[in-house]
Amino acid sequence: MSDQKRLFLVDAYALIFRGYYAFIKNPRINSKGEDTSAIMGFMNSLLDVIKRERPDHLAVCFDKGGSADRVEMFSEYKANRDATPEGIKTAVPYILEILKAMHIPIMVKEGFEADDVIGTLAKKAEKEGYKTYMVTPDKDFAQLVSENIFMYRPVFGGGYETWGIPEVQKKFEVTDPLQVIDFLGMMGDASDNIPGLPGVGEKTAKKFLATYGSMENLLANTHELKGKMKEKIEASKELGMLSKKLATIMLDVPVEFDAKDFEMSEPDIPKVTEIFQELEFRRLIDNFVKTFALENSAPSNQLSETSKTENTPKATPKEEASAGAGQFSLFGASAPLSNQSAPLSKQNNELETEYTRNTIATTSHFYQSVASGMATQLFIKNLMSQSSVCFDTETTGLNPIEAQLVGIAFSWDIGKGFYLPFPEAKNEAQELIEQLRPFFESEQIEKVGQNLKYDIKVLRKYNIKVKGKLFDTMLAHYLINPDMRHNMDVLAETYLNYTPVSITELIGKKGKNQLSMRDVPLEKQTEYAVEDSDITLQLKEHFTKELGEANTQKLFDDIEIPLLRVLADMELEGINLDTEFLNSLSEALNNDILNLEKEIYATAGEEFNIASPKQLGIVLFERLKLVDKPKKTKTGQYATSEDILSYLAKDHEIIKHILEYRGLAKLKSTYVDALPLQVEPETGRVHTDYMQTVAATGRLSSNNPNLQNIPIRTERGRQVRKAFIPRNEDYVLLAADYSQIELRIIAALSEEETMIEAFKNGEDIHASTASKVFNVPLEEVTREQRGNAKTVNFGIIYGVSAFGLSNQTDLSRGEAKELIDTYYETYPKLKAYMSKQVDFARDHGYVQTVLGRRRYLKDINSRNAVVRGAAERNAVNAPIQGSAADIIKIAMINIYNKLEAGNYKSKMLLQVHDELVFDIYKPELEELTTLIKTEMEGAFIMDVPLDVEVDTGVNWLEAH
DNA sequence: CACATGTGCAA
DNA sequence: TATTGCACATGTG
Repeated sequence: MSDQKRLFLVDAYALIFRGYYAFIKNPRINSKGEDTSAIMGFMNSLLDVIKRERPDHLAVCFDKGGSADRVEMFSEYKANRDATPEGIKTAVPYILEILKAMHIPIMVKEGFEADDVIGTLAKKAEKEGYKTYMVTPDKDFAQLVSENIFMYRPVFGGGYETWGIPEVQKKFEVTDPLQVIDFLGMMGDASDNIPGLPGVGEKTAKKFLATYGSMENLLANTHELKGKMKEKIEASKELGMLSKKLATIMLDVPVEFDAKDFEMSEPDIPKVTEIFQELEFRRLIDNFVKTFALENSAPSNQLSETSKTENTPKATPKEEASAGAGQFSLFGASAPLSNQSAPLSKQNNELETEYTRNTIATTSHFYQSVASGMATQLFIKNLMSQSSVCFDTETTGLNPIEAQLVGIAFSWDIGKGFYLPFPEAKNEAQELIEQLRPFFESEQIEKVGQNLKYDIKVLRKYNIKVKGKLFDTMLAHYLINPDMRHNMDVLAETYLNYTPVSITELIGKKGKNQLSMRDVPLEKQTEYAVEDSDITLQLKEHFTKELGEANTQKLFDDIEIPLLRVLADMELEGINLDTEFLNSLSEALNNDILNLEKEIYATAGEEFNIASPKQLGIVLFERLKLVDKPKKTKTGQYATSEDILSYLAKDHEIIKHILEYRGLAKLKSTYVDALPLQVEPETGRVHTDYMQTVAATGRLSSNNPNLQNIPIRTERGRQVRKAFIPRNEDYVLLAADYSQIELRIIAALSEEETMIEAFKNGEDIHASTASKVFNVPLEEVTREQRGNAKTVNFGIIYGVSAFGLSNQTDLSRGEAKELIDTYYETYPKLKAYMSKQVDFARDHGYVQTVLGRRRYLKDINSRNAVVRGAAERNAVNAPIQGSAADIIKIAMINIYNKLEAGNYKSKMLLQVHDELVFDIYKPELEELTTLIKTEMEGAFIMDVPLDVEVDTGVNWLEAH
């Protein structure tokens, strides 16, 4: 370790952007509605650097006014950047204020980028004998690295890595860091809009550097290149040199390095605390105070000469939670053991002496494997004495139907937990799980978990039914904020400020050499599995409070948790698929596709890939020149979507063929050929996976395969439905659909009598609407009028504009506007209701469904009209779509319970938003038809009756 | 092999 | 410049 003086130069905007985007899926919004993600992200990084390195010289560098020189060289420099996000613009003044209060020097130079300022300062400091660390994730800085200049890069997931000369050499495959400039010049940089050489990406650039060493040398030797590459690069020599210049960090910015300007001094702690308080950064205050309170006791220099990646979690809640708990006692003093019959101390001793070798205990937590028959019995005894236990199954894969148990982690006391490994032999595993049956089937013990549907499905395969109260942290968070993501890693980072061991770290990336959990050493399994259940338990404490605050406890207890069991059963049940039928369908489609292909190639005069939008666009609009001014997509390609091609279809036979080709190819690849591959060998059926926490409105979604988008609108497409068949000839499929549920909901919620009356009278609502808005008697409504009325009826639910409506119909903009205006005159309360929703959202920041399911709309007061408009449409749509989702969920739970209680053989199989599909045992048909219709229609009572259409058939198509 | 893009299926 | 989703083929590096 040298005592050379050290200077840290922080690239402010790079860290601010990085911080902002790190939170992009779960932005930090404080109670005033401000997005503080960027400030939080930046401050976390800065404090981290200070805490780790205790720098005595440090400055934070900002851009100002961009790089005048580069824009002069290349007018499009950074021109394709999106506007700086609102959340970043508002963050900068705060950050400046905080830095001032922290007494941290700030560097800016008008007309220069932070890169250039940092580069210049680093070189000057080097001359004065300083070691400089450039704190930035931006790889462009690698060009500046020297013996005394390093990059100090934040790593995703926490920690930093230092790049010196050896790291840069390795990373970029260069001998001299200066060659990084050539590298960037060759491959270009999309974010800075540096063009680079055409066709040259990372791989090619590295190859060129290895052979030619520099841009200049490459351009001087292009005769050695071959083919397309040669042509393209020879034509772009100027572009290459320009790109290199743009990528070069300038070292002649008019700034001076005077060491005393960069000295850090004691921060104004009260002032900083005050700002953090205003921003509602509670955890950051602790972190900040700790960082500076420890200043004097911390070692002064932590950087080693060689680079290393550290991944040490920051202060974790575990440390706090388990402080004082006995490190090597099996059960913490606080564990509720009152039901324990045997003396506690005796048990501890037995377990401790025999099994400490499988104990993973650090200063902060205590995780243990339970690895013998004796230990297991004692362990289970304790398990049974708990009132609430978190568990997490580890299995050989993600598919619960074929997955085998590798182990189960349990925890009931924060900071501690136990891991029960499972033997590989099936009968032995079954023996072990039998010992746990009393626990899982106990009605008294609450079970806590993250995504319990998975664990329940796995255990069901071992013939274990999980009973008792459930708490699923994923579902809890879904209700707390449905727009966010809910996987455990994100939740741990957001709520516990802790990054758990990632599964990838344990078993590798999926694909090539991914390990099975079974191959992971027991110690690692234990640490990973118990950490997850420990974290889940901690999250439960957080969410229990928040559920109460958000008033969604009832929704959680009465809807989402019961539904979880229903879905687990439906998924395990699966549905029978007639694969032979699909195979014959596939052959027929293939025939037609080949014929269309021939015709299209003949008309086009060449063969090309019709399924490639890129190639198709070029054939249609460059070769055949079908249109004067073809529309382009946002990336500059020709748009060839259905709505655009349809306009051209009447004039060009080839377009008709292309549209038909597209339709058939889609059908074949997405459904007819894909579905048979999804049949589980084990059951011979198709098992979709319902996602309960994906759709922001409260709907379910369906996965692997998606059974919620099986075609129905076209004759050819709807054939696919014939492949969904009953279990056997003793069964029929029954489909039960809510008729117009969303319109009924909006009618009821808005109290729009005209529409309510129409529903009460059992009218055809679209015809009824047409009759009113076009002012004709009901029986004289034309097909076209009804069609337009139907489009508006649906559009209203989504917040359609005149523009949107005219796009969807044959109406002009003017006609569309008139239709919408008349519509609102016909149904005035509908409009009032919509405005009321928007106002509510503005006042409260959220909207809610009939059951109180919330959706937060942070953009509802945005100054950006486009963004705000989208939020306003959500304010109208979310309560409607969400209430419909609530209602069918109630129906599902009630029907499931009745089917269970009545011991029916019939099963609920699928949910498609407003439809339920059942496999009905024929003798039960009559009884269940009534039961299903009654339960669905009675799931939620409003001023508008719900109407359910029930039909049966030998396949799904016939059941409609 | 991973990712972005364009397209299109459902309610 | 209409809501919520999922998945396919292509193209790229």
